[in-house]
Amino acid sequence: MYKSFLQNFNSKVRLTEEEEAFIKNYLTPKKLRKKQYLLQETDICKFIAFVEKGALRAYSVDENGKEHIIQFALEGWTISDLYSFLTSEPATYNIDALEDSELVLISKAAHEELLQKLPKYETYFRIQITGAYIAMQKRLTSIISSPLEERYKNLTALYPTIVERVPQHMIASYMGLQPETLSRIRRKIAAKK
Amino acid sequence: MYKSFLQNFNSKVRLTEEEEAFIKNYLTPKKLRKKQYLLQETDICKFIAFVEKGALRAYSVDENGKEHIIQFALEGWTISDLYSFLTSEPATYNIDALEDSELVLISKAAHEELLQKLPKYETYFRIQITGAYIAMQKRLTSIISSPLEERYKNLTALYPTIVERVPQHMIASYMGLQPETLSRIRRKIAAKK
DNA sequence: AAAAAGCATTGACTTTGGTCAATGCTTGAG
DNA sequence: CTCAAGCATTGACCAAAGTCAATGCTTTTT
Repeated sequence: MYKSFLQNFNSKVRLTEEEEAFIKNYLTPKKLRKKQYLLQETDICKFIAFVEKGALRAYSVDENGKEHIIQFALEGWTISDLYSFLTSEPATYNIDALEDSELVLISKAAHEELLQKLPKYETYFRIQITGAYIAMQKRLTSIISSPLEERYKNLTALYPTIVERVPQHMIASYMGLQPETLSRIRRKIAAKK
Repeated sequence: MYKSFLQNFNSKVRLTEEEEAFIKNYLTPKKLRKKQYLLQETDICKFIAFVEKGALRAYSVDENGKEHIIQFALEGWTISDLYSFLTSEPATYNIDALEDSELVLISKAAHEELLQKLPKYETYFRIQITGAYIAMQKRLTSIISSPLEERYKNLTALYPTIVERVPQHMIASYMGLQPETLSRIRRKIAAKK
């Protein structure tokens, strides 16, 4: 239990056995069926979720009812509505499972206590969020500066697993496109080979 | 000296006088003239810069020589090429001054020593980067899910100072648009009032 | 096994943003 | 003070992405 989470933690900040045992007290396992919600808009986000197994997405819904995916999380990734989590304001994102999934949840209380009591947890969190920041900055840069074709190639190069496992119309949504447009871009790329 | 930086720090993590004095040893002041570079692509980014006064931008340049602004930093904000800073790989962004500016630099060595020696620094950094992450996520969400008009209104509502102080074609670049397009959007908004 | 739902693709057409060129205004350097 | 450069705006035209509708697969559900 928590194997993948602890492995991820140790790869960033080395823990002793006692520390591992200590942390386990603050973790909660959770299983989700495909299509099940982990978080719904207007709920208050009470956890950070680490994906042990499976796949999730975070998305917002606009006035026209259209979904816009802002993040995927596969094995080894973390997902949450951080703003809601930290401020206790209602969430602006929905999070649900794209496949049957196994998660490790860190509740808000657990998060705060761990920050207090285990400096290594703060270090782990800092490293995680810094990595997430850099990854998102790259995504943003690619959006404002690369042509669509590049962006799609980039995405498949960087996250081949996501492109394989996730339906194409969700990839389109993640890129801010209509499914038809992505389909046409793929055709164009295929034609060039 | 360092007044605004220390004030910002204290607002997030309260420091004693001794701690303040201690931190000052790790800081370097720097003045930049308008248009001067703080960092050029292919350099290795050796610092995090806190803006005491003035305005800067970070941008990338594409194959066609076009600039794409990925961040502005006014008073109280922090700017850097974090990826380059943390990995010592060549920077992918340029950073220069939009106005005469006064900065506080934290070198890589200083950053690492402060993380080691002063737990409050790690806390400060964690809070900063978390805030930056959330802000960027909002920007990203707005890009993939809102129509242009909304995005511009949002930007002026959220960062009126930036829109006032920065030339319009740079705002366009920040939004991933041509200057002409932004001009037309502004006209459209103005017409509705 | 049959029916239904979800998905990717394609075509025709519309809308939106980009490109190119010109104008007039403001700012800054010499 | 003058001239050049930078900037915002507009118009005419072009290219790219969105919309709507239809088709044929595949996957789920019953």
